[in-house]
Amino acid sequence: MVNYYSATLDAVFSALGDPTRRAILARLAHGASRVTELAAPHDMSLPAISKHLRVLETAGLVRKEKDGRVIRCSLEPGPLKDAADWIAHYQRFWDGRLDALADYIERLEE
Amino acid sequence: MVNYYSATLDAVFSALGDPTRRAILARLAHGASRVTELAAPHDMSLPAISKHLRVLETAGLVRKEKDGRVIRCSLEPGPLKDAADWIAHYQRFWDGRLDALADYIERLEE
DNA sequence: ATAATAGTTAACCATTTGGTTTAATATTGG
DNA sequence: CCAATATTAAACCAAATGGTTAACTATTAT
Repeated sequence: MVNYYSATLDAVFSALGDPTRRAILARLAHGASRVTELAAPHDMSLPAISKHLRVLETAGLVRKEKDGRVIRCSLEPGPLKDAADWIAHYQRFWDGRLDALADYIERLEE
Repeated sequence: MVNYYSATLDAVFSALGDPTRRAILARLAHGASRVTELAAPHDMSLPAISKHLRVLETAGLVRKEKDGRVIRCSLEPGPLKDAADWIAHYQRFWDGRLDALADYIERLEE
């Protein structure tokens, strides 16, 4: 059995599969933010947001820093790059560079 | 509540969150393949693979064409591009182009 | 000291997910 | 016609997911 397993990609792509979590990341792209602020736009309880944040944190997409009773959340882009890199392997399928596709296939055969 | 919802991104990222499905896509990048062929490398029953294929198909990542009793599956790259485009919004966070970040923030303020 | 604020934890629930096995449906070959 | 092949469908199961409310912890303010 071929092993394409990557716990990182599992966690990152799964985390991105939820609209609330993508919205949180979009919000964090504007700058770090506390939990309550992140929760505000969502029609959802605070514990629910807390859970989403843990999912993002586990995936390495968000870092939390405790400052007094406030927790400051910030975007951690590394895993997003991993995801982008994975997808980039397929870019040749949509960007019309069929020469690159040919190169790729050729290299595979060797 | 801000609406960042995208059913497409939900489906695509969720689909990519499973290693078996990523492996299937990687296999399809080498060319179209029938279901049994796709199942072969995996230590998993055929119905399980069939389900994974439906997930991929629902996400628009795989197309199935029935040819006799064989079903030919092929890679459908469109949704991958959607996913890549979404992630690309965050590229400025890891590629060191902080000028682009400044531009982006500025445009947001307007 | 007490109350308010920020956030998490715990317990619970319904639904989804990812797998199984067994049965069914087409299609092809002898 | 009958058997084999390719695949899906159905029924089932355990675990994970995404949400809730209520209770708890820690910190700040009065």
